[in-house]
Amino acid sequence: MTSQAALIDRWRTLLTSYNEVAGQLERALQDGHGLSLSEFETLDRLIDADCEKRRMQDLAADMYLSQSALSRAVARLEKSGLVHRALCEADRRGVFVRATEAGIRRHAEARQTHRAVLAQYLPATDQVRKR
Amino acid sequence: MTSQAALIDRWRTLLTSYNEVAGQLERALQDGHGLSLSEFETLDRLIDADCEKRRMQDLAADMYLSQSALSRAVARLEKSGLVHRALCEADRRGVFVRATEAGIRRHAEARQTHRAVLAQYLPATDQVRKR
DNA sequence: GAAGGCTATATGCATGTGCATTAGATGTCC
DNA sequence: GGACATCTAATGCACATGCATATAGCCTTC
Repeated sequence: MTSQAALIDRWRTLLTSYNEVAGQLERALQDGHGLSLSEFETLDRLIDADCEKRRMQDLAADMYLSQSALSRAVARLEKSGLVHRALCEADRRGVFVRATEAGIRRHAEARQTHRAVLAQYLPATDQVRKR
Repeated sequence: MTSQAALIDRWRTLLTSYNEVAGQLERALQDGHGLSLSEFETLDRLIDADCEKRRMQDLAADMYLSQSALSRAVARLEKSGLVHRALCEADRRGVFVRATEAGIRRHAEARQTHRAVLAQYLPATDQVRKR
């Protein structure tokens, strides 16, 4: 039974930490760079990979968003000129997504904010562990 | 710089874990008991405290929801007959929230599902730590 | 090579969220 | 005691999300 209580405790910690940090990130990225958290994280995944362009599929694979949410996040990024979508010639169902110059710049700026917020609000692992 | 990388790593782990677990909880609670995650967590906070009734304020204090989101969650719970709202006589700006019999029963049932899902999907602290 | 099944992305729709504001109650200062 | 700041909760609004479905391309089987 104690393990049950510990489980719940871990869950509440996760819930609280996540909402706190995500909320702060959301506000800071929006105010400072006009990016939602999902948009930033999408850009981040896109740029992390060496390859300049990735298919929606690949992007979705290491993201937390549903397929539809990702589709719309990319649509918003494209509308803002931060990303470019191109048909994949080999398989025309696929879509390649690539960060534009503007996207790369915006990401570089936003990354500073992202890190600063994490440094301030992301609880250390120790804290998480000990509660 | 390594600490920077570790920070990001922790964040991504948090992001992924949260979305995985929250998603599973949401579906399981909705399918099995007609409760959203927020509704369950609200009920849970309400019943955890020994006192049968709590003010919105107090509830809000240890929850992750915004004031407006909590207000609406309680409204939905009331509409479902799981909770009852009553004016606070001492300070008529305040509102007392109390779980009804039905609410207590529903919570007891849902709690089983909640725990089961956590046991299955909530990564152990060790895993979180080691990545 | 036509049919049917599968895969990759986009979109209609219902819903939950946060922010800003509103409505109502309390308290304070003169 | 009247004006004004403060506090509590509810609500209008814009928007991101997930689910189900639509659309379009590919692939296998006959």
